[in-house]
Amino acid sequence: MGKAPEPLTDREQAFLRAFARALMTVPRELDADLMRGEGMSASEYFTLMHLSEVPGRSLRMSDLATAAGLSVSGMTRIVQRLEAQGFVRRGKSTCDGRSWNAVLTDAGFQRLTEAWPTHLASVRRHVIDHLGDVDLEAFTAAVLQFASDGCVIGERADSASAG
Amino acid sequence: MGKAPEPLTDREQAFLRAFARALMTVPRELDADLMRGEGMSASEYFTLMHLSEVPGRSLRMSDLATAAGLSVSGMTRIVQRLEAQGFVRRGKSTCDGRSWNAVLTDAGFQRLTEAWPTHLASVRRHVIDHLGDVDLEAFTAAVLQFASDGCVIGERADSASAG
DNA sequence: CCGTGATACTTGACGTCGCAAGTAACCTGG
DNA sequence: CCAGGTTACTTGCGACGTCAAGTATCACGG
Repeated sequence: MGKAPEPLTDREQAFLRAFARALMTVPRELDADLMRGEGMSASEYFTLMHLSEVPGRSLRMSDLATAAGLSVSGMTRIVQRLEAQGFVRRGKSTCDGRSWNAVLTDAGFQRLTEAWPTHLASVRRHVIDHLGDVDLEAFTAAVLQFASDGCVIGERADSASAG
Repeated sequence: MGKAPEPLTDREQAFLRAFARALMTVPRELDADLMRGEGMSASEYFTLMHLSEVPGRSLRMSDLATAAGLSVSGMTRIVQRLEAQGFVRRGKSTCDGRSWNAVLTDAGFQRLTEAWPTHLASVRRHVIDHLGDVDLEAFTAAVLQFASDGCVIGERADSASAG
């Protein structure tokens, strides 16, 4: 990581400043809304969300961590909490004894369904409502590339998972 | 925070997914780069940065916290760390005995100057380089509004500050 | 001048997350 | 079949940031 001679244009700097601010505040607001309204952290919500969107509602721990953008150990703790609440069940993978699948339970799906409106409202209020007339396609394409150091998600757990 | 009937368009959902991911990963990457390259956390870097950009290089604790998007107590800890390293000095405000000003020292300014290229390179790599052909003006204007719950920064410390 | 309430910061207790080390399971070569 | 290396997850530890409570200062009313 050598010296970077090019010192950013004014436009880039202005954007960066705004983006840095959003990076600090948005997650906190989203998390706070979810916590106040549903007693659930954003990490937990996103974990349930990712599980709900996958065939079999089942994902390997590491894939789940990758999907949620957390470390594997962080995901371990979250799943422990969710399991204690009965929202997630864990089963050994049938094809790889090292792997554990996190499986969304009916109660977990129910919980997600309940929490969804709160999160939706929060997201609208803090983000969507401020999009104005930006080109969403271009915006999305750009943001998708941010901090992309070889993060390919794709993988999915084998649908079977022993109790 | 009642029910939100409108369930987001596909475009909005795709954007949100990308943005949520960036929200999780970008700060971590930026922080990690800064830590690896300079042994300094992003919070510390931004604190020094905000101080360096203000007349007198001096800011009240609470204004500094607001500027950096952290809680006041969080800023207390950061300034404690920076002070221990000699990058920041603290002085009682001359006009309000309750207020403390954080003042950037020459060593602190020097440190910021050293760390700057590392951070710049990191920011380029993780964000700027991926902007493609988005309309930066519109993008900035939108992002600037995210999570804006009455956050006006403006305030500045009185330039005097007793040793 | 002094009491009451508000304001500015600090400190203590707590929760979360990441890294590094540890354990278990897989897999390849002999 | 088993030794050695790799992979998947969990646990110990430390760093960081928030909330709540505590301390010092200010500002207003009597």
